[in-house]
Amino acid sequence: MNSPRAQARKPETRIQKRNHEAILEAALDVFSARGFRGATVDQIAQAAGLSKPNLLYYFPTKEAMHTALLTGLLDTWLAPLRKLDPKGEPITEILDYVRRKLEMSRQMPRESRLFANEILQGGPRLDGVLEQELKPLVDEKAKLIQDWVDGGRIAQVHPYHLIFSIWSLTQHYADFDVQVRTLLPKGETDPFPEAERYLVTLFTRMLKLAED
Amino acid sequence: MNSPRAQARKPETRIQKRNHEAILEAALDVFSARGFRGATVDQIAQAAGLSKPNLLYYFPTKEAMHTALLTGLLDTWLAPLRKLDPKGEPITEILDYVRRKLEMSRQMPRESRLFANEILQGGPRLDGVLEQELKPLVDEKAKLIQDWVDGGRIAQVHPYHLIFSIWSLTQHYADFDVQVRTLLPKGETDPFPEAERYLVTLFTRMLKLAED
DNA sequence: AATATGTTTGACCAATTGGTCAGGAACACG
DNA sequence: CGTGTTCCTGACCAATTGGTCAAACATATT
Repeated sequence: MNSPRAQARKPETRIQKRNHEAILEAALDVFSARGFRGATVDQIAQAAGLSKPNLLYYFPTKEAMHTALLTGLLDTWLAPLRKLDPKGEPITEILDYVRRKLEMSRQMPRESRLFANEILQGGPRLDGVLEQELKPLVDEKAKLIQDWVDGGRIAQVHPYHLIFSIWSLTQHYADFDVQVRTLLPKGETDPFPEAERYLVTLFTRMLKLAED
Repeated sequence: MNSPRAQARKPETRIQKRNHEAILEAALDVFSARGFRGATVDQIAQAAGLSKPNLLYYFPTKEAMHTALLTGLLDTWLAPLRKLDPKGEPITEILDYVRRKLEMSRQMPRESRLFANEILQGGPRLDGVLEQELKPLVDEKAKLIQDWVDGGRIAQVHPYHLIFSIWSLTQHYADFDVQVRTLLPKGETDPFPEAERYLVTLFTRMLKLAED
C-alpha cells in the first residue's frame, strides 16, 4: 500500500502521527514566512527533519500540506469570535474579544501571517471556507452586536466594520511585527502590553454610551 | 552600449520613458497580486506587452524592478502622513489624515498590497528604507501628536499606536478587500463609504476630550 | 547613403523545484 | 524467525524560470 492518507480511516500509527505533526509544524513555519509560492517542499522537509520524498509520502502534494494547515487551523483561529456571548455584558464581551484576539496575535503570529498571506493574494485556496464557514459566523455575531446597539447597551456602530476593525487592529501586531518593532522607540521591546492598553482604551471610548 | 540604465544620466528617450513606465505599471500589477516570489518575469512582460529579454534590457534583474517600484512609490505612500500639520486643528488634522489614507486604499490598493506583501515577509528588501525614511517621519509626527496630547487638545493616546492603528484600519480595506467584500451583506457593493463613516466616528470618539 | 547608436527578439542555458519510482530498511505480528 | 506491511530514500525527470547573447531591426545623425 502506498500513501497512508489514501485509504479510509485506519488507526493511525504513532509514527504517522508524529511525522504528520512535524510536517504541519514545519509547513506552518515556512508557509507563514514565505507564502505559498515562496515556500519549497525542500525547506519544509528540512525544517521537519525529514527527506523530501518522505514528505510526499505523507502528503500527496505541496498544496495538500497548505490546505491541511488552513482548514486545520480555522477553528482555532475563529474560536475567540465564537466565544462572544449574548448573555454577557456587551462592552466587557467585546473588550474580552479584543484581548483574546490580541493574545492570539502574540501567541500565534505564524498562523496570522498564514491567513494574511492567503487573503492578500485573493484567497484562491480559501474561497469556499470564507463563504461557508466564516460568513455565517460573522453574520451571527454582527446580528448580536446590532442587538446590543438597538437595546441601547453600546453606542451606535456598524457591526461588520466593528468586527473588521478588531481583526485589523489586533492582527496588525502579528502581520506587521517587523514594522512595529522597527518604528517603536527603542525602550519598548515588547509592543504587546502597550498595544493592549491602547486597544482597550480605543474600544472603550468607541463603545461607551455618551452620558447625557 | 548595453542597458540604458548602466551609465550616467543620458537624456532619456521617449521610447525609454514609455517602456520604463509600462514595465513598472505591469510589475506593480503582478507583484502586488502574487508577491515577489510568486511573480514571474514573463508575467510582467506579458502584462507590459513586451518580451522577456526586453524587460531585462531595461532592468538588470527581477529584483531591480521590485526595488525600483518600492522606492519609487514610497514618497507617494507617505505623503498623507507628511501633510499632518502642526498648525492645524488637531482632531481635524488627524481625521483628514485618516480620510486621505483611506482614499489611498481605495485608489491604490495595488500599492498597499505591494508593501503589505513585503512587510509580511519580514521586509528583507526594505530594511534600510524603514529605518532611514520611515522612522524619522514617524518619530516627528508622533512627537507632534504627543504635543497635542500634552497641550490638552486631544485625549490621552499613545502616539505611535495611534499611527499604527490608522495604518492598520485603512490599509485593511485594500489588503483584505476580498474578505471584506465577501463578508459584507450583499446590498453594500462598495465598502468604502461606510468604512469612512465608521473610521471617522471611531477616531472622533477616541480623540475628543471628555467634557467635564 | 552610410554609420553609429539604441531597441528588440529567438534561441538557449543553468538552476530550481514539484513530484515519481524502484527498491531498501524498519517494524509488527504470528 | 519469517513474512507482510509500513516507512524511507537516492536517483531521476519534466517543467518552470531568471537570465544571457548574438544577431536582427529601428532610429537618429552626418
